[in-house]
Amino acid sequence: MSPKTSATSDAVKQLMLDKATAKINAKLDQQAQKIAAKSVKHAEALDRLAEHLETIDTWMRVDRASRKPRFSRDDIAAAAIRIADSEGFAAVSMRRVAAELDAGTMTLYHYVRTKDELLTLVFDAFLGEVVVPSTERLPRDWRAAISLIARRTRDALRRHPWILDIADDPNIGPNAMRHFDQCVQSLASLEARFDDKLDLIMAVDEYVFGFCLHERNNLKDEVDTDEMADYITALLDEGDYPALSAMIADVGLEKMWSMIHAHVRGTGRFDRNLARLLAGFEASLRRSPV
Amino acid sequence: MSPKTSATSDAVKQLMLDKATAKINAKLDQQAQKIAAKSVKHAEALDRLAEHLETIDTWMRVDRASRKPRFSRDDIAAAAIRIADSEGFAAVSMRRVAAELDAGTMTLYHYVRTKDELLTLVFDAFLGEVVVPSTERLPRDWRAAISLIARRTRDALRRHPWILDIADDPNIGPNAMRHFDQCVQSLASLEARFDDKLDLIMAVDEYVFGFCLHERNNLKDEVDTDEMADYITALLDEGDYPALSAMIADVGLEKMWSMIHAHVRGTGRFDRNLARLLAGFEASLRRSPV
DNA sequence: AACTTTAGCAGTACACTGTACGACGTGGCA
DNA sequence: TGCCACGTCGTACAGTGTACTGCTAAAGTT
Repeated sequence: MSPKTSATSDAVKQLMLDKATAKINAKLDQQAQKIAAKSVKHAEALDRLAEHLETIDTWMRVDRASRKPRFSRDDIAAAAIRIADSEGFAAVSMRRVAAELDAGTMTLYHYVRTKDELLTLVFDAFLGEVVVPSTERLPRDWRAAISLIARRTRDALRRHPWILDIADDPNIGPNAMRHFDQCVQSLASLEARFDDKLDLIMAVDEYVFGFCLHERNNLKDEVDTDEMADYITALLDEGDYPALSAMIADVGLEKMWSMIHAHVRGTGRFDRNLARLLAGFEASLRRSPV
Repeated sequence: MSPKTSATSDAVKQLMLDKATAKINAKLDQQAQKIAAKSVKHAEALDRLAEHLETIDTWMRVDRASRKPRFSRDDIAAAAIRIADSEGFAAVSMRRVAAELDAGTMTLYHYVRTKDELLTLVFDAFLGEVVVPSTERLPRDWRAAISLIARRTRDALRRHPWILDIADDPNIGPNAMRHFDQCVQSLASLEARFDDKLDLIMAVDEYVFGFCLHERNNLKDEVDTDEMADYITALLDEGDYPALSAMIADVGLEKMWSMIHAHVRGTGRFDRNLARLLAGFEASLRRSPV
């Protein structure tokens, strides 16, 4: 699944965790003093600080050497992915995941603080599928390279469309990092300021996610063309749709509808528009050199 | 909220509904015969057909004139939006919405078949905020016009970020239609095939949604820069991040981190990258004329 | 080899969700 | 005036995330 998540050496993890813990503790003490002096309102700030610890703790938590755990966090993420793929995202409940692993429900909570944290792990595992494996080499040409990554992202999202339901993932996991790193690598052959490269990387990622979101929502069920045509006619009869009404008067509803239908489902759209986006960047960057 | 939703004349609605119902019924009868002859498996197909009726029924359902309902579907959508804005999307439960309207929970189910249908209404109401009001005129220049619409979409998504949690909206509501119509209007001054205009419209929409999704996720909480820097250092120490490691060796972690940080939060990014996308289209369309 | 400790595991319970079912009462038409 | 359809809503049920609380078995200590 995620190539190196568990390979992160425990020593480094522990070091990091200790360091962070110490730092947070210091701040907590500071805050605690103020709170003792002043009062209630600061409690929230204290919580926020604690949350910061959680953020890094999600990735840095170390398996204190003792009784051997039955599972790894990756196992759990993998189980969740398996369930989501085969039974839909709604089926991913703590109970269901636990059952998949032949464990008690509450056992999961020894590996994961909340369901959200589990989903964060799932998201990083997902990004593990996006990352170009080390057996494959990134193309030299930046357009080819970034297109390859974009296509991999799209394909992974098509395999696991429910990923788009995990909306909250501000966490930077190891695979997110690796993905970002590969994007930067991709642009090695592009002469541009780092700022502009960031623009490019983020715009491409955003386009891909938007595309897949749209695709997922519109390919859901094959709505019957007849009903739809009738329905749209009815809507248009209300007036107030000048452009579409004009167009239908011109080419006819059927033709227009089938054009749109074919277009949404067409296969070339992704690459075509991605190429246009990249061309736009190229032109813009040529105009403002390094 | 949605400028014309409720203005749709009941007569037309009823007509449409009757027509569709008759058509579906005919098909249902056909299917029923086959099922009588053959057997079970077709039941699913029957259900699917029934669903098609639901799809258009969501918008076409007519208020059979009788006792006056206390609410309109728009009222309910508005209540849901109010709650989501002030208490977060998770707070939008049927019970909470009903309470907001001083009604019993189950009362809602006389206006709406399921919670999903309610969310479909909410989404269309949202699109009502995106639609350019008739008091405002669309710019003549297609780039200005489509940019205006894109910016309105982004602003609406910033006002209601939780909209991105409503992932399933294959339904074409009145305001979705109006939005699409305005997009087509926007491109009046662009000489291109309809196919290409569709490419442009969809790509822009997808970019905007991707942008807002990304923005929402990354602006969530102000992660403490110190911890983050430490954490990233730890990750990078694991090796395997060639591009980033090299960059840090070059400019230093702090500098890089602050660049990225500033960049993600920078205000110009949206317009800058949108302009690049549009430029890419313009160049591509100039090359392949009408 | 016996003992202590404690981390991994899990059962129960609680507050919450969406919604199926059925009862109630009232407004509008005959 | 009577009727009854339709808007309203209370109850109930299966499901959710997770806090709390024990139990068990394995690792470490003597």
